Amino acid sequence: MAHPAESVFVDSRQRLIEAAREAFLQEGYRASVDRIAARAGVAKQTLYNHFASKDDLFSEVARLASSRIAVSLEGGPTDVRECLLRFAATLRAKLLSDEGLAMFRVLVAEAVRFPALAKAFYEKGPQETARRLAVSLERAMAAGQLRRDDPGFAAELLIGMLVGAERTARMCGLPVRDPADEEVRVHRIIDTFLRAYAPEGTAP
Amino acid sequence: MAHPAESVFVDSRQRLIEAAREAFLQEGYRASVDRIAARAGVAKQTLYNHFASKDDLFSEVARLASSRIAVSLEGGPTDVRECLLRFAATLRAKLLSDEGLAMFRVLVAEAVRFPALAKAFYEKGPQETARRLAVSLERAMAAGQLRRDDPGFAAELLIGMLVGAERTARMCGLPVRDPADEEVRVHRIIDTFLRAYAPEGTAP
DNA sequence: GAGGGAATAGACTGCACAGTCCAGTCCAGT
DNA sequence: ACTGGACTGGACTGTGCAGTCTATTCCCTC
Repeated sequence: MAHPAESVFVDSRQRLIEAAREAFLQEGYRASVDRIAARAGVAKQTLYNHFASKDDLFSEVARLASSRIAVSLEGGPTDVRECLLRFAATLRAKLLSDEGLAMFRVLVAEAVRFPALAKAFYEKGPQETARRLAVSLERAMAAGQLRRDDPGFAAELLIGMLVGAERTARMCGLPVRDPADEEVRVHRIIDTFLRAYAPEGTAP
Repeated sequence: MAHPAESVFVDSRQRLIEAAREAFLQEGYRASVDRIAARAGVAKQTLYNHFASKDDLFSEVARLASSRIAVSLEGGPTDVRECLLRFAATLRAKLLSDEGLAMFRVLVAEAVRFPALAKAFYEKGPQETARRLAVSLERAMAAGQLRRDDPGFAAELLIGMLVGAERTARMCGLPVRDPADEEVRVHRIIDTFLRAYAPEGTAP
C-alpha cells in the first residue's frame, strides 16, 4: 500500500503488459505464457499473480490497444480539403503501420474466440473514427462545401478508399509501397473523394 | 492404376480436402488433424497417406480456394454503370459471404507463417480482380465514358469503397447488414464512384 | 482364390503448453 | 529483529496435439 511497494507492483504489471503486447503482435495468440514472462524478465508465477489466465492477459492487452486507435480530426484547418488531407495521412500512418496491421491481424484472427473483445475494438476504433469523420463531413455539407448526402455513408466510403486496398495487400505480406509516393497517393484519393462529393451544380 | 481403385483414392482425398476446408474455416489452423479426419469419415492414417503433413494439407486447401476467388466482368452489359453494378454485386456477394470472410480471416491469420500461400492468395484473388476491373475501366476511359485517369488506381479505390468498411465490421463480428438494403447500397457506391470519375466537362 | 494396394482402429511417442505448487529470497514498514 | 507481501526459479501435472506404427480388414484384379 505504501508507495514504493505499489510502484514495484505497477512496474511488474506494466512490463508484463508491454511484453505481452510485443509477443502477441509478433506471434499472435500462440505466444506462450513462458515466453511472455521471460520477455518481461519476470517469473511465470508473477504473471499469474497479476492475471487470472492467459485469456485475461490477452484481453487486457487488447483493451488497452483498442483505447488508443481512433483517429480524430479536431483542431485541424477549417478548409475541407486540408482537413481531410490531414485526417487521411494520420489514418494511413496508424492503420498501415507494422503495428497497426499486426494488431488488426491478431484481433481478427481471434475474433471468433473473443467476440466481445473484437466488438469493443471495432466500436472504439473503426466505428469511432468513422463517426468523427462523419461529423466533420456533415458540417462541411451544411456549409455547402460538400454535396449534401448521408455523411456516415460518405465517411465509410472515404475510409474504404484510404485503407481498403493497401491493407488487404499488406495483410497478405506484400511489401510497403514506396513511401516517397505516399503524399501523392493521399492527395489523389482525397481529390477523387472531393470530386464525388463536390457541391451540386459545380463543374468538375 | 485401374479406374475403380483410382476413384476410391480420389474420393478419400476429395473428402479430406473438403473436410479440412470446413474445419479450417470454422476453427482456423487450430483445427486438429484428428478432427479433420473424423469429419471426413476417414482414419487419421489415411490423411497421412495423402498429405505429408498438416501444413501440406492446409496449403492444398488454401491453393484450391485461392484459385476460385477472382471476380470477372466479362460477358456483361456494355453500359459502364450496368457493368459496374454487376461487378459490385458479385464482388460483395463473394467477399462478404460467411465463407469469403472466413477464408480471408484464416489466410490473414496465418500469413506470417505461410508467406508464400498468402502471396499466392493475394495475386490470384484481390490483385487479379483489381486487374480485371482496371481493364474494363481503361476501356471505358478510352471510350470517353469515364474521366481519363490511372485505371489501376481507380480500380483499387472502387474495390476499397465496395468492401472496405463492411469487411472490417464483419471481421470484428458485427452482424450482417439488412440484405434488403443491399441493392440500394451498391447503387449508391457505384453512383458515387461514377460522380468521381465522370468524364471531364460534365455537369454532375 | 491368391495377392496387393488402400483403408481402418487404435495404441503409442514426444513435445509444447497452461496452470499449479512450493520452498526460499528480498524488502518494505514497524 | 520480525512480519508480510511481492517475486523467484524450478519442479510438477495434465492435456491436446502431430505424427508413427501395427495388426487387421476390405476389395479389386488377375
